[in-house]
Amino acid sequence: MVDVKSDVNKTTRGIQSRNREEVTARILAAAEKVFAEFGYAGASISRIAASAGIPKSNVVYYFETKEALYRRVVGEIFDIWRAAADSISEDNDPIHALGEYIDTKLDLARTRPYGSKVWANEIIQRAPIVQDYLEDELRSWTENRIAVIEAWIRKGQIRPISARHLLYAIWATTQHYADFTHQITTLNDGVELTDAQWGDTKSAVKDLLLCGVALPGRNRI
Amino acid sequence: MVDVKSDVNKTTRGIQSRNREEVTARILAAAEKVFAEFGYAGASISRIAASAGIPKSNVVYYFETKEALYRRVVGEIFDIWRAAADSISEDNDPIHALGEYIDTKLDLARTRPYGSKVWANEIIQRAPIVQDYLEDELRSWTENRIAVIEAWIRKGQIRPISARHLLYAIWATTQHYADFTHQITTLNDGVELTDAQWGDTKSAVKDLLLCGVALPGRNRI
DNA sequence: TCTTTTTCTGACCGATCGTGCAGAAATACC
DNA sequence: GGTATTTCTGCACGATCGGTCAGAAAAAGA
Repeated sequence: MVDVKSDVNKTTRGIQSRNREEVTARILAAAEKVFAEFGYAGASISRIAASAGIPKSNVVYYFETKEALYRRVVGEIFDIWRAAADSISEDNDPIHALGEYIDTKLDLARTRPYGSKVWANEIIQRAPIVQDYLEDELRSWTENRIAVIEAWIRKGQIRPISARHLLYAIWATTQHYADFTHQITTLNDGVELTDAQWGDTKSAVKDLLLCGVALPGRNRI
Repeated sequence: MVDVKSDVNKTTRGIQSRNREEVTARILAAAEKVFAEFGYAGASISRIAASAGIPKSNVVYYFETKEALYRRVVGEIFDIWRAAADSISEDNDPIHALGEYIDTKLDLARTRPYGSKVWANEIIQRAPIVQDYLEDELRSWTENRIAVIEAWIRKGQIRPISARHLLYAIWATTQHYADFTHQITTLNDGVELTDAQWGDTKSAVKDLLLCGVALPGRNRI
């Protein structure tokens, strides 16, 4: 993903390369938003360009095709989500690790809602563009996380729940607060959730989901 | 929604009216599928028509505009979901009622996945077409269900969880199995869930979600 | 300074979109 | 039978789409 030809770079990087990164980042941010709000088919290159404040041809210059730009957007959120699950490791305390994972994913739901929506749209439409991500990376990544949870179960650290469905439930609930933001806002009298309400959300989601995970008799989460 | 001019209908209904209903139903079914798979912008009338096996002009004849057809599709799934929550009533046993609600919504996730996807797409894109549904019907409907759950809490029948976030969690998890079918199938080695796996899903979702609802010391769900 | 490379942009192409419309075909009514 | 109404369909329209391309503008390299 990173530029390769930065061999003789001392301190200066040149006006061109700096501006290239700036423009590229602005296009990616605009594309993430427009793809989320209009779907792949409804997001026209000219609308993305207008949102980024540059001519349509310039977007094509940097990303060649609409599909290539789209893949970059989807890849970004995929990488971010993957990193968010670093806490799910066999050596960590299960309840604490899962709680951290839920917290991080809810933070991402608030800070990067557009990326989540793009992913949701892509999966709903049966991943016509990024099916290789699912088969090459998501599948093995998921199996690894399931193995960790099942190790916790074997060691008697959590209740013997279905690791796979627990993962799905965490994904579903956390991403719901990103993908269905508009519905949640409407049901909140049309105003966005406050900091305090996001705090309540974190507590409520962890309380609901982790109660079924923790061993009976343990302290509340 | 129902035809009004059926005044002198004895037994026969005429070839025209019967065929009108048949064609209308076939268009609606095709539209639900195409809107789900391509999004509102990506779903062209000609594709819907081809999927229904009739000319494009005939679709326009029955539904006037693409937007009107879309509203009919969204309205159908909205009504179905609303009826699925009939069990959430103050007189019913909470755990049993919520379990029934989860079961019914998971059944709908399996039998009507396209409708769920259309709804998800619409909300992700901030309800440009059906915002009035959200404000006029969904809002009051949701408040009523929250009131029932809070009544259960006041009577000491369930733990004092957040009724609103419990509802959101149920929506998120159940609809996840419809909207993200393709991801779940890919993670299931590319084959659709079997009857047994759907049964496991129901048990796992109810186990995870209702454990946080049931009073401590109660029997397992 | 002059050349080369990178960056940027407007004009344009063929395809597809939603929709309007005239008229054919089928059915209903008397 | 004939007339009226409903149902159906091919065609045409303006608009917008993704993408190409020639060439201007800017920066880099010498």
